[in-house]
Amino acid sequence: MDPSKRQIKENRIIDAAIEVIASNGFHKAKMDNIAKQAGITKVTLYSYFDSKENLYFAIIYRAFQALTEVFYSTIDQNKGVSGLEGTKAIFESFFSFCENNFMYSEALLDYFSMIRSLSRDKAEDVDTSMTTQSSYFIRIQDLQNLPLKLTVKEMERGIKDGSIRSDVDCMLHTLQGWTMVVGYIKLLSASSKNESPLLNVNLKSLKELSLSLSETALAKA
Amino acid sequence: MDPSKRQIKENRIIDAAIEVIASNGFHKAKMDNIAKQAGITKVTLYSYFDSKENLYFAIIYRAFQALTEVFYSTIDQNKGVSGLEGTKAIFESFFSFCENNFMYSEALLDYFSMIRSLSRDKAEDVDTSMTTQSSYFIRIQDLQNLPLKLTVKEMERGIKDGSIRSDVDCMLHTLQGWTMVVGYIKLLSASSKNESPLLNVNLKSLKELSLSLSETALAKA
Amino acid sequence: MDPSKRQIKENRIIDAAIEVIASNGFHKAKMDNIAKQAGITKVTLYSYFDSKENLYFAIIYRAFQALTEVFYSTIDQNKGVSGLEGTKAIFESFFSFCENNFMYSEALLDYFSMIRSLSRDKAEDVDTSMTTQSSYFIRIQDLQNLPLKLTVKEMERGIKDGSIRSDVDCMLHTLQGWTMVVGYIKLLSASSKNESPLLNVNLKSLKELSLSLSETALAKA
Amino acid sequence: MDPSKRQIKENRIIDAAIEVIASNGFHKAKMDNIAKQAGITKVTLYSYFDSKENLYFAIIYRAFQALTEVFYSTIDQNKGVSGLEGTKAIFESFFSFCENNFMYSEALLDYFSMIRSLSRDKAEDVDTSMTTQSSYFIRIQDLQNLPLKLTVKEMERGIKDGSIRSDVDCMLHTLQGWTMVVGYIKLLSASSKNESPLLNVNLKSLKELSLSLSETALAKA
DNA sequence: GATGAATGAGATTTCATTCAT
DNA sequence: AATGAATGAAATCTCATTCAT
Repeated sequence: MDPSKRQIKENRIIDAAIEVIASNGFHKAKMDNIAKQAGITKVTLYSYFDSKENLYFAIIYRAFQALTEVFYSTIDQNKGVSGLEGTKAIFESFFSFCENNFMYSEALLDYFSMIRSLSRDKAEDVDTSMTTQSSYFIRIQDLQNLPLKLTVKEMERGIKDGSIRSDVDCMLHTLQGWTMVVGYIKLLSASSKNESPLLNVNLKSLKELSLSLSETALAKA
Repeated sequence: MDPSKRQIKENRIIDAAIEVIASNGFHKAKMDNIAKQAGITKVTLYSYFDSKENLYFAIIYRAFQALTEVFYSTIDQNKGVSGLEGTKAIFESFFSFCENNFMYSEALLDYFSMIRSLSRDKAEDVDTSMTTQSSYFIRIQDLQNLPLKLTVKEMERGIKDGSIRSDVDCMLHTLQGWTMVVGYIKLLSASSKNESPLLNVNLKSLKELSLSLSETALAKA
Repeated sequence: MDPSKRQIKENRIIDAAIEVIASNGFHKAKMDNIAKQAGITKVTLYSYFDSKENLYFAIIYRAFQALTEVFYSTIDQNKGVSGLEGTKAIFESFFSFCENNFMYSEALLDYFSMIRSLSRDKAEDVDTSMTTQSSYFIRIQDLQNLPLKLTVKEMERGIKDGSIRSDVDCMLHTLQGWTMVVGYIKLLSASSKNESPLLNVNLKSLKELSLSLSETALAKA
Repeated sequence: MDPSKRQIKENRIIDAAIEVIASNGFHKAKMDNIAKQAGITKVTLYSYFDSKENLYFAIIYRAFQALTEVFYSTIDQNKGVSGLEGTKAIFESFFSFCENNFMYSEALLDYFSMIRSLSRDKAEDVDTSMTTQSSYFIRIQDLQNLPLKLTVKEMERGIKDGSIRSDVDCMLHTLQGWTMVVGYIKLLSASSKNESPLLNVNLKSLKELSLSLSETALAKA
């Protein structure tokens, strides 16, 4: 098939999968339903994605893509301001991204769990080729560090323009920011529909606290 | 059966489950393997745990117990020092706990995914009673907020003894600390067996950075 | 399970399979229907028989068993008469067996086709272990020549008692008889429900002609 | 397309199908492989043959054609000798034909299975028109009895010229001869790659025995 | 007429969970 | 309470056949 057509259809399938998975979660989503939602047969579905797992990798890839785009656009919109402001803007975008694309942020988290199981398989010499051959899995490999790198670059710009302390280890601080976002998603996901009593803390304040901690850490004294 | 004997066996099963789940994660673990590892049959396994999920709840409960104990003991060992120091010590313990009990920290995270899935089911009118009536699930409910509360209390002590700024929202800062730990676990799990190039950051420095951010946020100017 | 109980159930499944296959033929029979007919699930069916093919081997085995029993009983009933008469009786029984157990005779024919495909697989170094490991397949190997041997023995008795010519090559004549029966089944199967015009020959006369040819070949001049 | 070109291509496809089917039998042959072997796509294959079955009918038709030709040529070469000799020659040719064209003889046998299956379908009110309207199926109808008729005619010549007993039922004896050949093919196919111990009988002697039985039955005392 | 993609039916597998003894 | 067998739901695969272009 014309590669671009195939791509279009593949995307339609991923759209369908996202809809189904978004409402039921990955484990409860049925391939049958995804196929139905995409208006195709299960067999066709399998001709596009070797397995449910690989289909999920495609979604995860989209999540990384979307996140990356958000990062790029944030950077673009903050060319005029200081690197510190730009860095803060990136983290703010990241937080918003997670809030507005809950399914994607969940996918991002699941990704970490999945590579964790994968690696164990590898350790036990089980055949993981099926999974690791997934083109999307490979593409994720290429993409996963890009958001981090973009953040690092923005921080470095901040160092240059004097808005960020020169002794800041950009990679380290980027990762630290990332842990805060990741932890935030987790809390978000757990609390979004949960009546857990203690979590009556306004998540917005939590986000702001995290952002201000970052700023404090980066900004000149 | 003699209740205490049952308890012993139950614990043995949980031990077995931990071993099996530790190597491939919850979803890839098979009840068959767990039973085998425990030296019993699957049906016996089911006579102890209604479902795979409930078995995992037992593990999660253990994780919460272990974490709580660590918190208590940390608090105990830091009676003499300031509340700020005590708080820092708690977070340090938390980080160490995760590093040393990776499976437990994973279980803690999975717990959040599970209650999220539960709430989804509830929204869809699926019968969740089986799960929510699970004795371990109930026990977790009672325990889940304790570590948070203990941290809050320690922070409050810090406010009283003047080591922590009086305008600190203890619950908020506790949660913020928690997000950093949670994000840290995620990175930990993802990086442990992943050859991702950027993650050549020493995880120890990451932990220390997080701790120092917390301290800065709490300590008097 | 108690081996005998398993055997009983296995036999019930084979009974069900025979019913389904008898009315639709092997290729059109669905595993689903066989399972339903046996009052079990498909999975259970598969726990008894690795594949549809192996299930068919079980039926073929039964066919060989039934045929062997018929041969034994025929021999038993013809102890008093000459070897020639006994031999004729065996062939007569064979013919009747095919007429009365059409499904079995078809299975016998299919067996030859199946081992033919099997052997090609082997030649091409494809993994045939699945098929050849079938316990029924192995059992058939042990049984398949017994009817031939019994016929040979009866012929030899005929040579000894003087009713059969002493220069007869028993194995050869047995096989020759077998070819006539096999050919007869084929015609039977093709004609039974077919309105083929030329086959207005009475199949009974055909059988008698074959028998008389055999007798002529064996009997003393 | 130019009809003759179509015919050529059709034949090429049949050649390819024969190669593929020869190695594993009809049921294990894949349309995919046949298409590949013919150097065309599956859809093109289907534009030539409505179904796998119909493709096989084309092969079967070829088998009947080839067999018929052999019969004609045998008859032609035996004009000068007696009808009995001619009849024997026909059966001899038939045996040789099977040995030399194993795939064809198998196809001939399969044909009987197929028409049996068809008649079953008809009984169950399944629509069989697709098959029965297949041009090759129709052509086979016209041809299938010709070899038998030729044999009958040759026998009748034998009766006239006095070489065959006048009380011989030619149709019946022809069919009887046919059963022997059919049985022979079956044994041939089963033994060719089978390590069955008893089948150490020289198949050539078997053929000769069958022929001599026929001769005895036909020849004047 | 030819092509790649899709379909539908059925075989087979996996696994959590339940049943019968 | 313990066991082997069975269930049901879903994943996955295979292949003849059909569709859209």
